Amino acid sequence: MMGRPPCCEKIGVKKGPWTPEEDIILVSYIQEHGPGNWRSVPNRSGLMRCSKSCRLRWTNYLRPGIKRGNFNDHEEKMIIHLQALLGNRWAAIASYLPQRTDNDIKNYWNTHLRKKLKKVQIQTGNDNEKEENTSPQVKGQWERRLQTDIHMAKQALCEALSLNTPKPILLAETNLTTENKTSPYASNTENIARLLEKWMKKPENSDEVVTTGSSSSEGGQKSQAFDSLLSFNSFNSVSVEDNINLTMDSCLFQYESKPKLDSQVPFMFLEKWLFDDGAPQCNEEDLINMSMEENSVGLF
DNA sequence: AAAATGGACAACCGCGGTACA
DNA sequence: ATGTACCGCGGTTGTCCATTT
Repeated sequence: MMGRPPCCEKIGVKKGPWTPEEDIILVSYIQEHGPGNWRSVPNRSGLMRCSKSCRLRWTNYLRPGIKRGNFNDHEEKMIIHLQALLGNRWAAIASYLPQRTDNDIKNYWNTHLRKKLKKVQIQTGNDNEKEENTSPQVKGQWERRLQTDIHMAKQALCEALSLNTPKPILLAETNLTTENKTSPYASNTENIARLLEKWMKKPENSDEVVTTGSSSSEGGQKSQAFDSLLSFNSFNSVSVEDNINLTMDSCLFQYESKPKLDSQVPFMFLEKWLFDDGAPQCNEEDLINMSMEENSVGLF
């Protein structure tokens, strides 16, 4: 036989929202075996999910280091700025916001920021659809953009030739003083606890969600699960899950929260290139206008 | 009060690059 | 060298909930 063995049977694979029980199973499994090798996760953990779904659940919601909830002003500005620089490369943008997932940023952009920027666009009368590339301001921004692209290409070339290997500067990390002083990252304990709070609000829906799973009539088991989850949530008693997750937080995933930081182009560099050339003192409005321009131009 | 509509977000889908046998 | 599956990414869809009609 050529190639790899088949990943997972497509029959009986559950889809849709994850239940806390599934989350616990997945987290427990990863605590024991570590992340990765997703192909074997469904079979070995007993989850009726495809490997892809398990990986997605882990990377977007369960892994430690994820902050959820409202984006603060700084994060918002970062996203606007980075989107203008990088386009819809959400994974690249997320690498500058270590606590946020690309999916989260993408959703936030699509649901909040796009509209917000459009509003500002209308208010400032800077509507590109009407005055496409005609204003001197836009033209200047175009030039700046081109300049930036040239610089980026240069930088990439330098890095490829190992002439210059600057260390990434994480603005997000330098601004952590505003929140979570002791621990910049939310632990996966907290992530699951938060999910459970949500779950507790509408527990009656849980079984309906299960389409192909085997837990349609497991009231006793479920309530037991809830008991342990509650104690897990409250931190008042040391449950199995507590041990599992606290252990995970403390040792297993220190290295795992955001991969690929080493390979990215330093944000400060990009920022410097951009503003050094055309606009030495660029204010926030400039950034917003610039990002709007980027949206309509679609350079990337 | 009920139906319709829209917003927010979690999850899925499909694709391209890569690793493996 | 080649075929197959994995992985990561961005786009899209589905579902829940709040608001409006």
